[in-house]
Amino acid sequence: MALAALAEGGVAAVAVEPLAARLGATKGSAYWHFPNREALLRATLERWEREHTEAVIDLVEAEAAPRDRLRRLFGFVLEDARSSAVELALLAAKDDPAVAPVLLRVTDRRVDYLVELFEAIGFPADDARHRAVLAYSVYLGQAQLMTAAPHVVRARRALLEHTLAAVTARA
Amino acid sequence: MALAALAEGGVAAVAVEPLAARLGATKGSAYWHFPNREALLRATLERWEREHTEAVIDLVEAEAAPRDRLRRLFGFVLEDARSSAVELALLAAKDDPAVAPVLLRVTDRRVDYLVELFEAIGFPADDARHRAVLAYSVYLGQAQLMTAAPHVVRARRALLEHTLAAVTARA
DNA sequence: ACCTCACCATACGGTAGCGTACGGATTTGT
DNA sequence: ACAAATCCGTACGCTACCGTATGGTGAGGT
Repeated sequence: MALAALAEGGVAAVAVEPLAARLGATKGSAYWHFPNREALLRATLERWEREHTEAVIDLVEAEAAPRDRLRRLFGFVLEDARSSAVELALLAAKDDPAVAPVLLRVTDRRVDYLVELFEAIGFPADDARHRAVLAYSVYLGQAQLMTAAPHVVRARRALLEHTLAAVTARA
Repeated sequence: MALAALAEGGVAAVAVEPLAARLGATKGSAYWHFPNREALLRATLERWEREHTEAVIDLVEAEAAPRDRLRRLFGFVLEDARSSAVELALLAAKDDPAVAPVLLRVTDRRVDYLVELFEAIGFPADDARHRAVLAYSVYLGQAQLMTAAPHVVRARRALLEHTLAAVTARA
C-alpha cells in the first residue's frame, strides 16, 4: 500500500496522514505501528528493496541466452512504464537521507549484475564494466523518457533492437 | 537566484518564503513582483528554458565535426554534475503542471537536435532518430548516475569513448 | 468476571508554506 | 511641493503535515 503511494506520488506521498486516510484509518493507528514518519518510509523502502530489486533480476534470469536477458531487461522498461515508477521516485528523492543508501545498494547490485551479463556474453572485464554502466544509463534514461516525454519514444520495437545492438556492438 | 534554488533544492525550493528569506527580503516584497507561487515558478522555468536550453546546443555547436559535438555533449555531463542539476530537478517534478510542458519542449528540442547531428554524421533519417533517442537516454541516465551513485562511474574518459563508439557504431 | 494488552480514535500543539490586508517608505511625474 | 506610483515590511488567517497525549474497545488469559 505504501509502495503504491510511493509509485504514484513519490517519496512525499509516503506520509503518515495521507496513508492513514487512504487506509480508512487515522493517525493514531499509524503511530502505533511506526514510531515516526521516517520509520514508515524506511520500512517501505526496505520492503521494496527486498522484494522488487531481485525480482527484476529473477525475471531476466528466466531467459537462457545472455542477449535475450538484455532484451527482456530493456523491453521491461519500454513496455510497462509503471514498473519503473518506484525507481524514478527514488531517483527524484536521492537527497533524502533514507533514500540515498537504498539507491546506492540497488544501483550497485544492478550494475554488477549487468557486468556479469556482459562477461557472460564474452566481453573482457573492463569492457563489460563500461558496457554495464552504459546499459544502466540507457535503462534509467529510457525510463525517464517514457514517463516524461513518451511521444519521443516511438517505434519501440526498432528502438529496442537498436539499443541492444549499440550496447553489444564489438569495438 | 531562483535558478540556483531550483538546481539545489528542486522545484519545491522555488517557493515564496524561502526565496524571500534567501534574498534578505520578505514575503510582502515577493508578492508584489509575483501574483503567486505558481507565477514565480513559471517565470523561473521560462527563464531557464530561454537562457540555458540553447546554451547547451550553442556550446556543442562550437565544435566543427559532428562526432566532436557528441563528445563534448557527453563530456559535459561527466565532467560537471552540477550542470545538469536543473534538468534532474525538472525530471523529478515532471508531474507538476508548470513543469511538464517545459520538459516536453526541451526534450523535443534536444532530441531533434541530436537527430540532426546523427544525420550530419551520415546516418539515414530513421536510424538517426533511434540513435538520437538512445543518445539522449544515455545523457539522462548518466546524469542521474553521476549525482545518485557517482562511484559507479569510474574511468570516465574510457566510458566516454565507449559511449560514443556505441551510439555511432555502424549497424 | 476481570485484567491486560494490542489496536485504534479523538483532540491537541507545533511548524512551514501560501496568500491577503494594510501601512510605511521611496521614488517619480507634474 | 504634492500627489501618485512603486516597492517593501508586518501581521494575520488558512492548510497540510508531524508528533504527543489520552481515552476507548475488543480478544485472550486467568
